[in-house]
Amino acid sequence: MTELSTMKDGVANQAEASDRVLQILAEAGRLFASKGFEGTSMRDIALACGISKSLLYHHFSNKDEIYARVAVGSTLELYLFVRDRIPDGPPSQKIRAFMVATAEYFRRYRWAWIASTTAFWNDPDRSRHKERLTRRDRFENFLRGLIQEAIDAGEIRKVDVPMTGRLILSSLNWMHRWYNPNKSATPEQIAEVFFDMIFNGLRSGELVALPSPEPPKSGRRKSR
Amino acid sequence: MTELSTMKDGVANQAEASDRVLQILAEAGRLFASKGFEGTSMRDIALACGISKSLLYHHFSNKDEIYARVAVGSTLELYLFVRDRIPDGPPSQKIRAFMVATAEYFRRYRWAWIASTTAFWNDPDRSRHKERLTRRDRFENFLRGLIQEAIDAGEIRKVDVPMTGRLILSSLNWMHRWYNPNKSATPEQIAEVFFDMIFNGLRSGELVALPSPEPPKSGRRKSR
DNA sequence: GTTTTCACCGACCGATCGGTCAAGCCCGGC
DNA sequence: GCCGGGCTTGACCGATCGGTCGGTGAAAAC
Repeated sequence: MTELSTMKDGVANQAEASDRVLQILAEAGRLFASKGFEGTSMRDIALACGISKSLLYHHFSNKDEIYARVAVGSTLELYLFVRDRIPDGPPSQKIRAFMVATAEYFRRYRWAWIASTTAFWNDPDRSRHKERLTRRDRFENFLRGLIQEAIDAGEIRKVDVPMTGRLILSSLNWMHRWYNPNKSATPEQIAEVFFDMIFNGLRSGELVALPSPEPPKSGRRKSR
Repeated sequence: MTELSTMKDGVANQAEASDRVLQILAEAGRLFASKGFEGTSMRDIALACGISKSLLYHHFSNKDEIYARVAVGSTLELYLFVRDRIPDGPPSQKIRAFMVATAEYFRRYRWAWIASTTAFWNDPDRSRHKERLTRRDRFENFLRGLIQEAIDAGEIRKVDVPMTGRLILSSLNWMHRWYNPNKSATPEQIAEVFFDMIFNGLRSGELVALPSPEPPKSGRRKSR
């Protein structure tokens, strides 16, 4: 099993890569993340690395390959990374561990993560990302499995499983838009807070047993 | 007060604009949303509109202005749009209305919304978006005010207000990444579901504290 | 009837894009 | 000595970028 062996400078899973290649991947990831795929030129990457543009083509066949290495490196092992951090125990705690582990992955490979998640959606040629999509589905299905498990165990109420998964992933995936590594808490701590809010709810303690998924008063709707 | 008067083809707040300008804004918004700002050329926009590239420069001074009109149109009135849909009543219901109204705005101006939220983050020159940032802050502060109100009213527990706001906005802002207008429920319905999950929590209903006459269900009891 | 205005277009500009190529540079093995 | 091969380079390519220009034709204004 792949052991997530070589992780350096935030570039994951680039086992047999030379230092120069790792440098290129790190700089390219940072640039893709901040300026987007189309907004980043090969000259930008070369300049950031302090090398000539030609050298990029010595190590990579084209721009797409650089992006692919960056993106694949960031999502390749996310599923394995998270799965290996799910402890035995109550399903709700597995969900909590899922969120914390995902946040940890985000913290470690932040630039590559952002690059792959942002560039992907602006790319009209989605077929290029098929492998990435497959992994993403596996990751999301894994979470849905945990949620179903928690429902079956009676730990959480009978909510819509895909929607619950989307809510949880939203809280994690949107982090890169506001997370400031200098100011905020760690991503892991943030994930803990979000888990608490989603699992226990915001409502103050007096809760009655309420199996109905509907909000209390559906009335009042100001039309204008 | 601005009345959100002219909204056509999903292009908001373009009052005195001609049909052609509205067409350009609509097509540009759609293209920016799907291919990003850098990935969309002026030729692309002209082709999508069935006009010459020169005509774009007759109606707009440059590419940035087209983007600005698209982005400003989508966020200009978000705050007012949502504020006007907050009913009187319990603060928790105000938060619910906030989420539903934001979702409605997303549904109406989907392309412009996506274009402005995605292109913005890939733009190294953030100063261009200062006005947009100001509005975004006002919008977020408005939500935080509602949350604080709900805490003061005892409706929700003493959570971290900024973090709670981020969780709520995450659930709404991430929607454009997975929402499929042909398959899923309406954004408003999704917002209702998310509100229910966040407000009531996922945990199956057990009494916590409070002098409730009901006998606690035997068995499983989780602290926290 | 003439002039002004305005939506609109094709041709074109310099700059930059992704990508190529032939030729060094450097260094260990002979 | 000098020879090969991996790392590195600058000059260069065709295509496309955002943007400009002079002009056209028809309606509005005079």
